[in-house]
Amino acid sequence: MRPLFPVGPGILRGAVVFFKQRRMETTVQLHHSHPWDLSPKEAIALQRQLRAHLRIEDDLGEVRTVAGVDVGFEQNNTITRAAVAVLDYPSLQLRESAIARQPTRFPYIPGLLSFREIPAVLEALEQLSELPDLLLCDGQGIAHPRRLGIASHLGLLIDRPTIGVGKSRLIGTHDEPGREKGQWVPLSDKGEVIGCVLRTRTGVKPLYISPGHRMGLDSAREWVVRCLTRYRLPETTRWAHRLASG
DNA sequence: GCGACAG
DNA sequence: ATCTTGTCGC
Repeated sequence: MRPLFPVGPGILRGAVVFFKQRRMETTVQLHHSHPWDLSPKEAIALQRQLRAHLRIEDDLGEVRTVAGVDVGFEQNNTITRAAVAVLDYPSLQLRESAIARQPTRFPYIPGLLSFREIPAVLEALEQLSELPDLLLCDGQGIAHPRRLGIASHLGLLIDRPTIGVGKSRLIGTHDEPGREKGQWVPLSDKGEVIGCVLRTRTGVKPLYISPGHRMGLDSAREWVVRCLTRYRLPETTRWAHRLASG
């Protein structure tokens, strides 16, 4: 049944259509016009359905471009600003970027972050000449209560390999990773490993890495390491953050 | 009921 | 996330 989300001219059209279909299947009756105008309850129901389509195994072709996604807010959170930075791999040099602004239409609720940030991210992605081969997202992948963090949700919508790179923990338990760069420990929840806690630079607070979509646990960590240079955050995220701020 | 809680 | 300068430490 693959691909679930055909990406054609108008790069993300398939993804948006899919979302609308899921929403209609998930809810009894709605009178909203915007596809992302969901209630928290509906959002949770949608996550439970989408989760079944996740593939947490490596499914990447040759990686020539790696992107970082960053979202920020302006005007007292009324405006959502998304930035995407596409880097060439393995040079990690900026290749292309895009920024999109939209009125914020969903509150920040732990566990439902994707519903607040993804709409703007999709608009930014549509401005790219082509989708990147791999995307690193701020936040969690499957290290989520329903195993559908923002990285997983986005990966599913655009049918691309994604990795969740969180600066703090949402769920899961773990030991303290070694102090040296590259050291890591597994992140577990309810008896299953859902990611890892990785020291991306000696002596700094570790990052929470988890597969988003089309990506295995070990690969997720390895790809993040490959995108690191001398800072705590991978170059992808640093570029996206830089472009979004100024 | 209480505490935790990505960005 | 955002409000914000200097400052402590490797």
